[in-house]
Amino acid sequence: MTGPHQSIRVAVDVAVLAVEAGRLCVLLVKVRRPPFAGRWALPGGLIGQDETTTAAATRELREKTGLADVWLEQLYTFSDPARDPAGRCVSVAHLALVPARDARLDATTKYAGVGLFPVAELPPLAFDHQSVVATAVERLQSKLEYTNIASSLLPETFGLGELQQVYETVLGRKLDPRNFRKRVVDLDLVRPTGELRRGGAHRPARLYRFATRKPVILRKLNV
Amino acid sequence: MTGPHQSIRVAVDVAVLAVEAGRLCVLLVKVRRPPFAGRWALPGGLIGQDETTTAAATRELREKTGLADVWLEQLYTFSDPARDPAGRCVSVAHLALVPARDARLDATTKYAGVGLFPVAELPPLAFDHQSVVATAVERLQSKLEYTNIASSLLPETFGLGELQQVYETVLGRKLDPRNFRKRVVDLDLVRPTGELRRGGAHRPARLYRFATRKPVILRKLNV
DNA sequence: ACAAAAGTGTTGTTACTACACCCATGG
DNA sequence: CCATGGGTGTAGTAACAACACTTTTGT
Repeated sequence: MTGPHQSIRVAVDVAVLAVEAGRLCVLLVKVRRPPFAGRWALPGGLIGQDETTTAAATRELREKTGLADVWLEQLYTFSDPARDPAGRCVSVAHLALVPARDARLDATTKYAGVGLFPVAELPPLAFDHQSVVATAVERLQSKLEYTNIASSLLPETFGLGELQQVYETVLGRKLDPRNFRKRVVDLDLVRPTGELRRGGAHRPARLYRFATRKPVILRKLNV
Repeated sequence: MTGPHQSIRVAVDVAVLAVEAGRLCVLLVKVRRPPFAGRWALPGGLIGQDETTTAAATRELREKTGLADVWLEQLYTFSDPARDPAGRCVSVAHLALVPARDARLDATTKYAGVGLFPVAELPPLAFDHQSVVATAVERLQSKLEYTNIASSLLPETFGLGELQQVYETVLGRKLDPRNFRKRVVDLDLVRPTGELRRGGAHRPARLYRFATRKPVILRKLNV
């Protein structure tokens, strides 16, 4: 309904977040073509003519980084007319979460020009990708508090220490271990597997798994 | 990066919600052109070549319904390739909130083919607008519980009874008046103006206004 | 005087916060 | 035997849920 013909490209970008060694990281790829050649950017690209944005995000992620079967949700649509100097392009940003191990193995080792960067020390990014990362981090922080989304950041089984470290890293503050452990088991977020972790130089940790890895809303609401 | 050239239109749609007479309603406009001529739909249209989606949503809302200066935020981007039978069109849906009075006066009286419909009894809608309305209602319900977003659904001043009715209508359940009143004043969500409402056939209500109408996050988090 | 909405307090229960020490293992 | 991370309980406090009657006005 707005006058003449539109000429707008539609793209997707994916902010893949992972917690590695107590740092919240994002997966970046090196841009090959101008005007941002050489810079780091989120993996992404134009959507196909018969593809939803989520399908395009999944496809781009696999093509550019090898990652598949990851948690992925739509984040926000960025539409500043100046966001791409090469011409008008609206981008539907997505948030993806992976266990740090997967990010390392599948992406950064086998693919050239792919790296995991701490969000606290990002290099200059192409386009408006710095805003996208900021939005992704906010979304993760808020969902961590009322969903079981942390299951996407951890391997199948894990110790409660690892779980707590994920929470502390994402939220950016220390948590009390007694209270933390009480909560996550009382809320039935995680359940013990009965196994112990062998091999550490310390007391072995009991292993846990998430009650479910499907998305779940946890906390009761009020008003 | 996906082969040949894209040909995708980019549109916005706006779900304007209001609470009227204890019912949650959405503003719809009658579609003029095929393939959905005669059906009801959300106000919306193609975005301009140099316009953000939010600017386009604001503009479309004013053009189609006369509403201006309303609370408006991006909701979700709908990209099913089959959502528009007339050809590929990605739509960035927005959520808008207005006091019921404004919806009635500015929109439905002065503009032909505009109506306020209870979301519980919608007529058949064009495109995927039924999903858009459902998404909008969910977003409103969840934000009502931890923000001051209700300020956008009420006039400048109001009685606590009206405020409670807005909450009950949106959330779809009854609330206890003693607890409700305690909360909203203790949390400094609303403050008494000192005025009374004159003219009802009953005991006059003390009037309140929101502590601020700017977006605010209310509840403290935990973990 | 009656109808209709406004307004108000207390109590039991639950959830949260704060806090310090012992345990099991590998080296 | 020591270094390292794993693991545990309690008590004070704050927030929440449940509950019924009186007040003020217009007609």
